[in-house]
Amino acid sequence: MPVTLRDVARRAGVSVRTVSNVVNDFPYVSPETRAKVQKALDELGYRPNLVARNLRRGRTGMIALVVPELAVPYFAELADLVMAEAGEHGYTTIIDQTHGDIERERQIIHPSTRAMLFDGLIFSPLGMGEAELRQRVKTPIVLLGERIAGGGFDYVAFDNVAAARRATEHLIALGRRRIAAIGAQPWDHGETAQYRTQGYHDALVSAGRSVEPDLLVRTPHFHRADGAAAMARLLDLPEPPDAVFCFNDLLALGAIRTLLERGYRVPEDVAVIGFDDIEDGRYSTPTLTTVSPDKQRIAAAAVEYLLERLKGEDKAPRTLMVDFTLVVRESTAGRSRNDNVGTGAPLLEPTR
Amino acid sequence: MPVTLRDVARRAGVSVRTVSNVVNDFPYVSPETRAKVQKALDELGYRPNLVARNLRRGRTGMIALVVPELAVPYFAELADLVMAEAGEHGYTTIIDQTHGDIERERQIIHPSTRAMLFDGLIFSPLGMGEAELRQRVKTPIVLLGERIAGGGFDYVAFDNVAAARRATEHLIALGRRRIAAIGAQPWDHGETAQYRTQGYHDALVSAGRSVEPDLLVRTPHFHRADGAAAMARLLDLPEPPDAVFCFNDLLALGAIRTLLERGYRVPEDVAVIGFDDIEDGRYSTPTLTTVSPDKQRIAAAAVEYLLERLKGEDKAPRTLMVDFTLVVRESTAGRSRNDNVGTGAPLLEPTR
DNA sequence: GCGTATGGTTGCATCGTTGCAAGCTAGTTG
DNA sequence: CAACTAGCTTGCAACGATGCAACCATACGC
Repeated sequence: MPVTLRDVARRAGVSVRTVSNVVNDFPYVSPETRAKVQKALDELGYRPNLVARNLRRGRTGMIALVVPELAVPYFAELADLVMAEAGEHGYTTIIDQTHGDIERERQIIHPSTRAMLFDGLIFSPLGMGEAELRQRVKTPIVLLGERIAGGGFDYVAFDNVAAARRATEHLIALGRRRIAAIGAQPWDHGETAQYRTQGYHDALVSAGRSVEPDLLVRTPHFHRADGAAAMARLLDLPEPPDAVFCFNDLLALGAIRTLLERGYRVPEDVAVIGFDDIEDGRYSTPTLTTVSPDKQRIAAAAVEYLLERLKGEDKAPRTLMVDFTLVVRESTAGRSRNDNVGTGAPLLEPTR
Repeated sequence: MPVTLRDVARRAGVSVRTVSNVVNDFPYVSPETRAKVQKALDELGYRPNLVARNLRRGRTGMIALVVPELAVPYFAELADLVMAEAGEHGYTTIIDQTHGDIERERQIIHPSTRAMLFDGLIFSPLGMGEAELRQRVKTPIVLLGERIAGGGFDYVAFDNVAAARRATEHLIALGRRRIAAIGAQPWDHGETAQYRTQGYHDALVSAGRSVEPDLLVRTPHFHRADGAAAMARLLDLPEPPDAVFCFNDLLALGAIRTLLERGYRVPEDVAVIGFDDIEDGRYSTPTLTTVSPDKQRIAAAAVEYLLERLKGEDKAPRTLMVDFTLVVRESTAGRSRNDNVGTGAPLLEPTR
């Protein structure tokens, strides 16, 4: 049923090879032949069979983007950007979700099933260590947004410790005394939480503050529900915090919900800062102060690095540290200082 | 470099075909041979080349899910569900975004490029009419969440008119006098907005209300920014509304932002209802009353219908109308009536 | 006029897999 | 004991495209 090169060749009265030459813009084809073949192509409505082409060429033209969860806005926004970027270079992106499950991560990485379907991998790892990754993965790979120091792979990341530190310092600068953090996690849930915890810790220590274990709350995930629950626990302390650094925006939005629900004012009673700069935070009430990584740059660099590897360039592994920005909004600065709410425009915009 | 059937065959001392038989669990293979081959398979770490297999079998094992925008939570959540469902049946899902651009829709549908890569299509059309679709698309296709009446394709939808009507009636039942609607769109932006407009209209007329053109606001997209801007326009009217039906949750969240920013209370001064039941609305302040379609069912049915078509079953086109629910939360009911905030649990749960 | 460069076209093999149908062996049946 | 069956294994062709290298003209230089 589908039209093949052979069909076109027969119709145009030339060889299969010549039709292929026309389709692929091979230079040495006479104008007449080209016209004749083109006519046949159009009349029959020929479309190349990409599967066959891929088999012959030994590549698939597809890359995989592996993220924890698409329903988390940060990753949806990132996926959007990566797909656009890859598309510009003629690549199709397949998205895979791990749902934070290490077993699922292993499964996706494992070249057993569809892993053979793509030429390369952009991976936002949660649980899997670098050593294991190196051992298992055979296709080129770029790691996203996690590590501080690079290893055997290309990394596109930002300095999580510095960013977390910057966020905490912002709360200190506001004069807050009891600064909590929400989102700590055990090591096997990924390194992101570790680094953010460390940045939080560093900032407090540098400011000569004590670090209270009670004020550092672990959460199973980074969802709104986790933030809400964690905040409830903090408020039940004998001495609740007056500021909270949440390890992502969803946690922060959940925390704010709990605060408002219990009659606390944000930021007057408790200031809240998030991480990721998702769109929600620009329209929530109060709008959300947050650390904003340069997502566009992350996506572009990740695709660029990967495609270079796919071309076979054998450079040493690179690490790109992307910029981040502190975007101050109502959840720490309050209404009074903010006239352009809802626009997402930052009021103060320091840091790097 | 990769291990092929031939490599395994050589090592096991059998024919290529026999190895293939083992890999595919062909019944007539002697236990000894099977063991011998399996050993070679394991030792060499054979992984089937899916591209070659697909070429031979004449299918790709991939389906495409075409949505307007992944960064819109509703579609991210839906994509999540569709991918999971398709995965269960051994299919890989490729997500494509149209960004509301009809040209882009055409391009994706067009079998020129990667359209040949997948066996079928789940399509949430915005601008493209059914006639055009029928003409262009050759692979099996299931349409999502749009039309009220089916045509030549399988549809999985819910009754947009009825749902919009139900939402509007809720506002009427609350005793609101001036009920606005945000999200109307010209026809070429898709039919969803038309049907929701109609439901809104029907409800007002049935209640003996007049329909004021000023209270129906058009928006270019369905984003938070559009909702915020539209709400601002409504508030600038000589007689602002006391209730707003937004055609999706993002619009509603944007509208609420504007209301609160201007000092209105929600729902006391203005009640707001949305559409889609995205997670944001469960944690916003106030939490968002919304029409909740059964997304899980939509995803499951869409995949099921598509796979049946792929199996070659030649049934008449079907239309499945999925249930929807009105989830009443604070943005219309207020705090007083709501004790289980943040849980997403509906207070009142009528309708179908 | 002969060797050679150049442009234009082609046949053949191949990518890794599976469909088809035949071949082989051993066991069953009349 | 011949004929057949069932179980097991295999070679060949094909899916639809492209890499390779040969091939045929024509035109050019000497």
